[in-house]
Amino acid sequence: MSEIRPAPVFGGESLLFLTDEQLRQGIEAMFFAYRGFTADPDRILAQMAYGRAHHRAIHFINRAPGTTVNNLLAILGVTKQSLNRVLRTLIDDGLVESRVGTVDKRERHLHLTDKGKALESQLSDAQRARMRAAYKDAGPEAVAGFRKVLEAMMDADMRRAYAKLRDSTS
Amino acid sequence: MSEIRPAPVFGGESLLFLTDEQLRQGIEAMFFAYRGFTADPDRILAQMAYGRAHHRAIHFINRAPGTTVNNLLAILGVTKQSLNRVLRTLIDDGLVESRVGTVDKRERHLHLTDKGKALESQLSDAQRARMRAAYKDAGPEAVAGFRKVLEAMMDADMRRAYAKLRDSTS
DNA sequence: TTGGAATGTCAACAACGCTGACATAAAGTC
DNA sequence: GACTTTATGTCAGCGTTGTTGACATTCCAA
Repeated sequence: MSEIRPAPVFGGESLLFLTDEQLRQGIEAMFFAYRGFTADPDRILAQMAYGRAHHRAIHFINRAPGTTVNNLLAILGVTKQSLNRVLRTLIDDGLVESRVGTVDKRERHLHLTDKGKALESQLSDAQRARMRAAYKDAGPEAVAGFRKVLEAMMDADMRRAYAKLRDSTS
Repeated sequence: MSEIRPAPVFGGESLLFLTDEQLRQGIEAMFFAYRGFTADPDRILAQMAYGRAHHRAIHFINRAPGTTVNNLLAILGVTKQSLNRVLRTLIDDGLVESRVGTVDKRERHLHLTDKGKALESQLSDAQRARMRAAYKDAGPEAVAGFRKVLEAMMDADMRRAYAKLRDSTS
């Protein structure tokens, strides 16, 4: 099943870009690129006792200071037990502060400490440098296409979460 | 450090697409999209005792039948011990066949069995369907940009491995 | 007051990275 | 022919990060 298919053409528009071969290349590009995407932060994190999960938590806490645990859970797409372990170490190490909610005291609002912010900067500087180089290489039109395809690739609920984050700042 | 910078403009060309904010959006898009990218195969794999590492091994063995373990190692970017564990289960379960090399008997040449090919099809059909929908949504120009940025994001050696794979079939 | 939501904690387990150590077989080198 | 290197396999152990299940606490809301 699903061998390389003859390129169907209709309406005058070529659909050559939808062949299995083109899709396979896209899949492999995604795989190799994601490795590059995480490589620089991974190297920094490896020196401390942290991993990618810590990076993600730090990133999104920085992005939405005061966010609740449940909020973060939904964005990261992991279980509370898994996130809890990561948050525990970050709180114990003084990178994240957990404040009991004033309106609803069951909620914990998460903030980065100065130490947490310093690590966040270090990590995202590294990741942005890679991204900036890639963007510069590819040019603005390519970047627009890149963003368009990525958005179309997301699950519907992730697309909503992403759009919300995106529009909250820009 | 690295707050949102004023958009530098020179040579008449806007560099607005290189602001920290734009880069951050790209980073988050990459994160959410990769989740979507792996979601469908992950669901299939979860039903068996397999994970993403098995998928990757199956994918690249299918892609280059008869490849050696060392070859696969370089492409996947993991240690031989890690790959060995994955290959062990795939061989034991009759999805992959390991043939002793004829020229160099130290080498093991890897092939998918019919059972292995069946799973490969199931996995890549699911992943391609997601990819095809995204490509269709975004259109051919966007796809070209997508590929361009991804390629620029890879490490140099991964870009070489990717180009080699890409040009071997297309 | 009872039910449920939000959170935390403990335990166990699985997948998949890693390092280190050691064995074997075959190739290449002196 | 003896020695070294390469390719591979195997065993053991560890760390990160995901999972489920169970249970406690706190507090809001019906």
